[in-house]
Formats: sequence, structure tokens, C-alpha cells
Amino acid sequence: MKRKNVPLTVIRRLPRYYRYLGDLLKSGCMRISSKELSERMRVTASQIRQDLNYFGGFGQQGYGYNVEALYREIGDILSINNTCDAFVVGIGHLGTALVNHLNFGLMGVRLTGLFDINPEVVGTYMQGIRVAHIDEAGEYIERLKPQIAILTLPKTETLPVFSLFVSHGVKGFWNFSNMEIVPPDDVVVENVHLSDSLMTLRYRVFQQQ
Amino acid sequence: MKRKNVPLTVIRRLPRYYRYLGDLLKSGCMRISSKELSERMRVTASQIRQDLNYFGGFGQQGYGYNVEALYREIGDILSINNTCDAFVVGIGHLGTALVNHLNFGLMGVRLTGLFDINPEVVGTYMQGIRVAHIDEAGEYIERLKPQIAILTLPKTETLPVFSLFVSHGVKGFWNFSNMEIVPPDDVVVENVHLSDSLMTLRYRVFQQQ
DNA sequence: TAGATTGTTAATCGATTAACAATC
DNA sequence: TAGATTGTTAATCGATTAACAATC
Repeated sequence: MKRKNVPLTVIRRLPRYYRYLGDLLKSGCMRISSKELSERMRVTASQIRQDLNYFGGFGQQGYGYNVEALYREIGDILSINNTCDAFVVGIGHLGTALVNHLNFGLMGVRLTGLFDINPEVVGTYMQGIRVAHIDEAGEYIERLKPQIAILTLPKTETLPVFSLFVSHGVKGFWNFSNMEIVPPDDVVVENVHLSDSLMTLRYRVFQQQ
Repeated sequence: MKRKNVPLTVIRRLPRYYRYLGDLLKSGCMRISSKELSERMRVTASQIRQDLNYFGGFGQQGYGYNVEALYREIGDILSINNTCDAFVVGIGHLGTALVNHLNFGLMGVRLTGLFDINPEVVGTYMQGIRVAHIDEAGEYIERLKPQIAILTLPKTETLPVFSLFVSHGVKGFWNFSNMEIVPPDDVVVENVHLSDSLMTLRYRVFQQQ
């Protein structure tokens, strides 16, 4: 596998391919051509073939792709069977919702720590995990070595918590606050700026008229 | 103002500009050059000038941009003072979190309807709004004419609700389910695929090693 | 005026699409 | 084998960056 300099745009499309192939598999479809898949997904067949060929030739000329094999290959690329441990920091409305709403297991993510500062929340349990005080986070990180921290914190709290986690060696952050983080080279931050997304939608709706 | 064929990539950057300018304004900064702003935002000065010039020449040669004026201009482009009404459909963990966590007012959005099917939820109040049964949604839409529907529904429920809302003339959808929606030409869908985002992060963290 | 910085055109870069020889 | 569809190279398109004349 080539890897490494695969464009981020391509990587961002992988989970979507994985999702569609999973659905096809469930519906009993054994085989699919790039053309057929492209019609379902509303992308070009060219793009599908280009994207897949960053990782290897998974298809067969004259036949197309074996759905199950391709599903497994993309799962491997996404290292879906390689479980990744994550802490959630900030057990407010949004943190609580993510913990309870998302099926982390399906994504190969295991929650192993929850943290907050609010004394009413600290000590409670969610999904079988006790919410600890943020002051204990450093110790927990050293012990459990999570790969990812999910930050659902107010803007002002985000940066100090980020720094703390980086200093303890955490390399991945899923950031839901509007605070912009400038990560060191070996640290990855994936931002979910909900308000930016909503404002973009607003703009487009108003333009439409 | 030119408008219309402004690339979507540019539009998606506007809320971020708006955010930075708001922060600058709060910190008492009166004036800023594209170069200075570019260093803070980690984009090129060229990009900032190009982006802004899709909408008009807001700067002054030799001086830069007046922070307050530019903030207001971008606010106008985003029609921030033009309130947009929205319904939330699906008052589960995620819907509840969005209703309580996001500051809709700041984004020029007003929640005017909440809907669910769960009898334990229907009839309760959130942010002063009574949760109604989804069966009443059509009637509510006709009466309150919301521009946007926020869909925080299970995959299987998303499409029928989407169709219902489209048939009543709603033109904008903020979709949190993994169900892919193919909208008619005059309807805008902004997807927030949380699981895709998390899987992308996972991939990048594993690559890093 | 001289210096600074814009608005805008031109050059570059990267991503997408088209085309087709290879081959199952 | 003939037909189909891949893997891959080449062409196109769009977005980003650089450059600079205009001008405050």
C-alpha cells in the first residue's frame, strides 16, 4: 500500500464509501462496478477508481469490485478493527449527547474516560463510565493512554485542556468548540464548527430565494 | 454586490472571517491589513483579499480594512440580522443538546418548533417551546413557515420527514443523520456527518504513528 | 509626496474528469 | 473469444497563490 501522501480530500471520502458498501453488503449485493456505485453516490466513476487506486487495485477488469472484499479493504485502510481509545472532556449538553448518541463501537472507538469540572456531574455515570474531575485527567491519560480526546468545552476552556493533553502525549483531537487550535506537527485536530455549518446553510437558503 | 456564482469554498470561509473579526472588534482593534489577518488565521493574505472581493472592495489601499465596517459587511453578506426560523425534528440526545447548547440567537436563527414521536418527550418544554408530535408538523409548517429544519433523526426516519417538509415548502435542511439526502434543485442540505469526521480523525492519528 | 496595502490579473498548483490501453 | 470494466495517464477544471499596477 502506498499511503502517506494521499490527499486529505480523498481520505475524507473513505468513510462515505465504507458506508455505502456496508449498505450494499447488507442488501445482498455481491458485486458492483465503479459506474453503478458512482450513480448511487452521485460522484463520477473516475473519482471512485482514482480514490481506490491510492491504496491498491481492488477491482477486476471486466467485472468490477467484489462488494464484500472492497468493504473489508476500506475497513482495513480505516483500520476499523484497530480500536482507538478516547476521552471526552466536557460533559455538558453536547458531550452528553455525543456519549449517548454516537455508536462509538461501530467506528472502532472505545470511550475510556469522561471529564468535567462541574461537581454535580463529577461522580455520575454514563455508559458505565464514571465522570472524573478534569484535574485528574493527566493521571488518567498516563494510565489509559487514549489516542483521542473529544473536546466539548466552552471556548475559553479548550486551549488549556488541549495543551494539557498534548503534554501527556495525546495526538488526536475532535474539537467542537469555536476556539481555533494550532496544533504541533505531530498532532491532528479535526474541527466540527457547528455554528459555521449552520451559518453556511442560512446563507445558501437566503441566496436561493 | 455580485453574489450568485460565489464558489461554495469561499462561502464556507465567511463565518470564520466573521468570527475572527468579531474577536478583533471585542479586543478593541480598529484596523487590520490582509497580511496581519492572514497571520492570525493561518491563511494567505491573497486568499482573504480574493474572498472579500467577491462581494465588494471593503478595504482601502495603503490602510487595510476597518475592522468594524468589515465585520458589519460580512454580517450583512451572511444576512445576520435577517432572522431565520427553524424547527428541530428529533428531540433525542443530539436534538436536545443542539437546542440547549447552541446559541441560535447569535447566528440569527430562532427556534419556533420542536418535534418528536416519543410520547414521553411530546408535551415537554425546552427553551420555552413545547415539543409537538411529528404528525402535527405539517400544520405547524403552514402556520409558522420556518425556513430551516434541523434533522436529528435516526437514519430510517430522515427521508420521510425530509419529504414531508419539502412538500410544505421548507428549503433548508441541517441534517445530522447518516442518511444521504438528494435534494431538489431549489432545496439546500447541509450535512453534518459526525461519524465520517471521527473516522477521518482516527485515520489521520493512526497514519501519524 | 512616499509608503503601504489594496483590488485584480496572471501563474501555479491540486483536484477532478475524460480517455483508453491493459486485461479479466 | 468478445464484452466489460478496470488501472492509469493525459486533459481539464477550479481554487489558491503570486505579482503588481492602482491608489489611498
